[in-house]
Amino acid sequence: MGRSPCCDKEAVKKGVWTPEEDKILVDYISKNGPGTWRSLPKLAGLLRCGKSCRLRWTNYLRPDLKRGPFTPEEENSIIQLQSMLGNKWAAIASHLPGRTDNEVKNFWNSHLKKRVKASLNHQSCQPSSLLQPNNIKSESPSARHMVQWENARLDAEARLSMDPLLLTSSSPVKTEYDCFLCLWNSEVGESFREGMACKSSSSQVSSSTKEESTSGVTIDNDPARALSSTDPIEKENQEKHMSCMGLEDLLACSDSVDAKMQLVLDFPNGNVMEFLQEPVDDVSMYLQDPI
DNA sequence: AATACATCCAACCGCCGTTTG
DNA sequence: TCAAACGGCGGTTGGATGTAT
Repeated sequence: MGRSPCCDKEAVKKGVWTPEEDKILVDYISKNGPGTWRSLPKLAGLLRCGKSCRLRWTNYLRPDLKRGPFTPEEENSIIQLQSMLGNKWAAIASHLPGRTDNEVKNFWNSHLKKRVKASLNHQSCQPSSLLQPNNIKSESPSARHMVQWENARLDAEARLSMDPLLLTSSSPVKTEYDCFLCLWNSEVGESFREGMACKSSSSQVSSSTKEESTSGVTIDNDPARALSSTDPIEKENQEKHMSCMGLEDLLACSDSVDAKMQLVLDFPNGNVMEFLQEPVDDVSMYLQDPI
C-alpha cells in the first residue's frame, strides 16, 4: 500500500507566500514552536501543506538565517566541501552559519559550478587535484581541518566497506584508518562533528571570546586555549610543553567541547592528519570497542 | 519600445530513512 | 513485523527579473 499524500492537495494553497502568511507562520512558531509540521497549518490557520510550512520556515523565516551575498570565504568553503562531499547540500550548509541547503544549492548551480568548471578548463588540471588538502590555501583554518577530517573519515569508511574483515574482532591489524574511525566515533570526534555543526549558531562568538566572556579569567592549564595564544614565543613554549604530554592528559584537562575540538584541530605541528600517518605507539586509549 | 533570451531563486516534487503504533 | 506517518534531502520547475538585440 502506497503512502497517502502529506496533505489534501485540493485544499492547500501553493506558490509564493504572502507577507500575511509569513506573519501567521512566524507568530505561531514563536509562540508554540513548530510541533508537528503536519498539524501546524491547521492549528495556525494556514491553507498550506505542512511540508510547505516547514520549507518556508527553514529556508526563509528562521530568525538565525543570514541573508545577503556569500562572502569569498563562504564561497571557498562551498567549493572545497562540494568537491569533497558532492551534492550533500545539507551537510555543506551545516558548516556555513546562517545558510540553508537550498541557498547553497542555488548558489552553487547558478554561480560556483560554472566558475569552477571555467577554472578547471583554464588551468587544465585534474579536478581531483583540487581536492588535496595541500592545495587548500585560501580558506580558513577551520575549513582546512574540516576537509582533512572528512577526507580521512571517507577514506576509512570506504576502506572498511571494502574490507569487512576489519569489522571483525579477530582482525589483528589496526591501521591508522581504524584508529581514525575509533577516534572519529569517540567523544573527540563527536565533539568535532557537533562543533562544526554548531558553529553556525555560535560562530559569531569565537571560542576564546566565549570563554573570556563567561568568567573573565584566563585558565592557563587549558592547552587548547593555550595553543590559541597569539604570542609566538608563548605559543612555542606551550607547544613544547604539550609535546611532552600525552593526548589523554591534554584531553583530560580540556573541559569544554570547544576546547577539545580545538585541541584536536591544532594538535602539534598543525596537521591533524599527520599524527594518523605516523606510526602510533599506543592508540588503545582511543579504542572504545575492539574492532 | 518590444521582444527574446538568460539568470536567479523560492517553492514544489518525490524519494529515502527513521519513528511510531 | 509491518505499514503508515513524518521529517529531511536533493533534483527540478516556473515565475520574476535582468540583459541583449
